[in-house]
Amino acid sequence: MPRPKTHDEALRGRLLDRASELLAAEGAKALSLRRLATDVQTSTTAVYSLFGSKPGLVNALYSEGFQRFDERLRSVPRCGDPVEDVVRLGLAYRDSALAHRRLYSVMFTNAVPGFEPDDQASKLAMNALQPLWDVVADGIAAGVFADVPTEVIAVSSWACAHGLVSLELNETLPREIDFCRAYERSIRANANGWRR
Amino acid sequence: MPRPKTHDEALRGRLLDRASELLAAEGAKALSLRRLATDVQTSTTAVYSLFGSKPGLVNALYSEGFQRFDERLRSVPRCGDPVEDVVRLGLAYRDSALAHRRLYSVMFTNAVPGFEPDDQASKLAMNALQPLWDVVADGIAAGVFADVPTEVIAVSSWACAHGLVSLELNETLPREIDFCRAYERSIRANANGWRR
DNA sequence: CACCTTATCGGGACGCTGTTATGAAACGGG
DNA sequence: CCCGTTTCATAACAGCGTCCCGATAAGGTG
Repeated sequence: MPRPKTHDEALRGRLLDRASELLAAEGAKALSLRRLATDVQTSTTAVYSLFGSKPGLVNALYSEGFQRFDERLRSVPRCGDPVEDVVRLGLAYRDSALAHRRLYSVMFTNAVPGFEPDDQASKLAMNALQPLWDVVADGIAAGVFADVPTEVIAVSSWACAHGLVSLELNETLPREIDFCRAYERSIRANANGWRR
Repeated sequence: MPRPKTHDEALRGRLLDRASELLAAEGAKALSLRRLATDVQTSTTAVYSLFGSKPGLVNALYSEGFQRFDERLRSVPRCGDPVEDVVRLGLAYRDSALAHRRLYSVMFTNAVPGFEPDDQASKLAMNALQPLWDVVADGIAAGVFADVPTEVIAVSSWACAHGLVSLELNETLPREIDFCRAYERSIRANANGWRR
């Protein structure tokens, strides 16, 4: 029989953990297979038997990221006022993004050149935003928001949040701004703009 | 005296043109100095004598991109209604981004890993959005928009536009959406949300 | 006209990357 | 004890950005 497997689920976990650390600490450029393998005391082959390729590894990180995102957004309690609920989700969205900023840039801004999420990962991504879709749909049904397709308002809120976070992380914005306050105001204004 | 210069302004132009083409046609990954040099029938050294490094080259592309952006936004006629003016700028923003989508992803989503714009390029970037700042400032002065610092509303509009464009280019969004219409509605809702 | 000086440029070397072929290693069964 | 099979690590390959160095080519000089 063969030699014992070492490219197992445990190694998979250690690889993902270390990859996360590398990404968080030094960015996408520092995430190389050789370095990763050395740090976890294995060979680059491990990544290929466990993830298929580097994009495959990144795909796993991507999925992990959206699962955390999912949990975070799902844990936001609803207060009943659709506009305020959208704001709360938006704040949670920003918290989560800032807590894992490098991962966020992998998830939303193509920080790893060759990577495209596979279908399953994309589905995870859309599912993570379900709470927003729900709040918006309820807001429309309750007559608070304008009577347009749910996705129009949901995407608008999402884009507003994503745009702000993205600009903040990119450090493209004027430095004197109080991001947190401006962010909340902005999300609220955007949601208010959709009132019936 | 030395041999005649061939790493001159003309070559600089050809390099930038070809780099743009490569970027537009095949994305950031296809933009390699070796290929670029071969295509323009020179050596990689040319990039170093003309731009200093690959990030230097990208910096030039970045600046070019924002100059086009600048012209495009500055050419938008104002109609006097601040909300509609913001919408018009937003539509021009999207047009410009979609027309040069790969370049946009270099400008806003770190598509080239090692690249950071230098101070001059960053200044160009901020200047390009001056028309938005002006419209918003006038809208506040006219009492149409809420009495908050100009940058709060301007950044909010910008982020909304950027977020939508970014999600659209990333193909993260549900496919059934009519982007153009949803985009305009969204920008308008966001601007309306800032009414006094 | 030949030579030398000097700025300039292209080829190649270096160390890195992702990927893959190959050979060594480690085990149970005959 | 050896073999067969499976599994993994090493090393090779092609490509990357960067940089050094030798070849180049023109003008001033003897």
